[in-house]
Amino acid sequence: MLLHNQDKSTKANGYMKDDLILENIERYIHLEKEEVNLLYSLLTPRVLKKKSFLLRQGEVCKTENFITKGCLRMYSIDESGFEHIVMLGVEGWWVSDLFSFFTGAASEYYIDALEDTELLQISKPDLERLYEQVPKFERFFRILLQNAFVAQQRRINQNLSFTAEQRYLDFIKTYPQLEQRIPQKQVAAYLGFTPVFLSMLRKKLSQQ
Amino acid sequence: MLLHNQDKSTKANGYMKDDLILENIERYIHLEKEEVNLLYSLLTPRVLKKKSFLLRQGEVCKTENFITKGCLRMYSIDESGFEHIVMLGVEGWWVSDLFSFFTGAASEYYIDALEDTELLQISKPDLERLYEQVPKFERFFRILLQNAFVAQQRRINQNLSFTAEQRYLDFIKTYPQLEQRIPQKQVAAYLGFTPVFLSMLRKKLSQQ
DNA sequence: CTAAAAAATTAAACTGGTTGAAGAAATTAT
DNA sequence: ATAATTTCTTCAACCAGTTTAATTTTTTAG
Repeated sequence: MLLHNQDKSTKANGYMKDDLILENIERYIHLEKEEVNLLYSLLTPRVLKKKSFLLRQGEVCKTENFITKGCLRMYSIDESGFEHIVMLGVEGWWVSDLFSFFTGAASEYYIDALEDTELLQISKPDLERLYEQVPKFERFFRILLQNAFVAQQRRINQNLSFTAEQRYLDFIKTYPQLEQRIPQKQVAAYLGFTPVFLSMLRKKLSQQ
Repeated sequence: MLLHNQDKSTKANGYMKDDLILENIERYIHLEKEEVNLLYSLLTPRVLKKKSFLLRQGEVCKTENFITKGCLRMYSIDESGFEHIVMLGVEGWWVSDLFSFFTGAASEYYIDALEDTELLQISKPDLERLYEQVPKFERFFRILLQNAFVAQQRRINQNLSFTAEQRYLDFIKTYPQLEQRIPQKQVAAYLGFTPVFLSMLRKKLSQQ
């Protein structure tokens, strides 16, 4: 589901937030001081108010986005106007439409904020500069993609082999904090059934 | 769905098969002669008879597998004994359980051959050796994973927002050759409904 | 603090896709 | 070729999850 393991995202001194991205990167590759400086010089901070859009269908996704605070969803809207969440992310996760980002094609998706959110953004030219100057970052993003790929594969398998009830139970077990933070209708839009059905499910589960 | 774009996979002289992997790699990175030799020295050819297994649930996936001929499926078996296909691959595609491969954990999946199949395999230590000696391969596999990630995301979105009929129509449009090669029940196991329902669907579609 | 909007609940009718069972067709093995 | 096995089709009963709509609860904005 998400692009990265979640993590304690605050610290007594309040500085942690800035270090979150570094902490995540340094799990997989070691960076020298100048490399860190280069990285920071290529990242642009951005604040996104709840309900505002980072990307709309038809636009090109110009950045990869690392969440330092808050929560984003990437979703599509079907023929009947229903929303389906393809990707959810909180602090420590990368969210963007990689297809649009890499090919320059118009996106099929919307990305908006479910909470007031803070991001670090990197553009495609800057990312390519980063790959050239510090090839280790190829490794980092390869590993990130590996993890994301595996997480998606797990979701595909569960969508194929689990009932709605099993998927919901797995969701609250796997992402207990997230279930508290986002509205139920978003959980339903992620799991692939209606909010009405989720409400019935919860009632049934609370009874026995 | 699949790890790579399909491609003309045969050639008059019959030599093409050996070059298929090189052709695919050189779409994204350029290799010197010695680098090609190193690559080939780390790849092990393997032949797999139809219906035989490359991986079983509970085993560790020891190799990444590039298909030079034939067709593989990776699938799970649910509580009720039904098979669900998480991944399909033909010539030119990589198929393996990346989670098990990278973490060394027992796999939840089976991989077997839907046709007599020929592979090129690389083990984890050899892949790491390759990354060390030719860092460009980090780039190649990052790009491969990007494409695979995007393809999976598309599948997730379609599973959420399309009806069974729409998914089937998209499948035969996107993978027309594959629909001819594999039994209908495998198509159903990939799309997420029963063979009986697929049969009904096809009848209905052929009538109007 | 209050009004308005959004989200959640409930219930009943409904439908897309499943189940089980039986026969026909195609594929595989000898 | 022939038998055995696997796959595909057909049909009818069935069920997991949807739909619509009305009511309540929670959240948001001023």
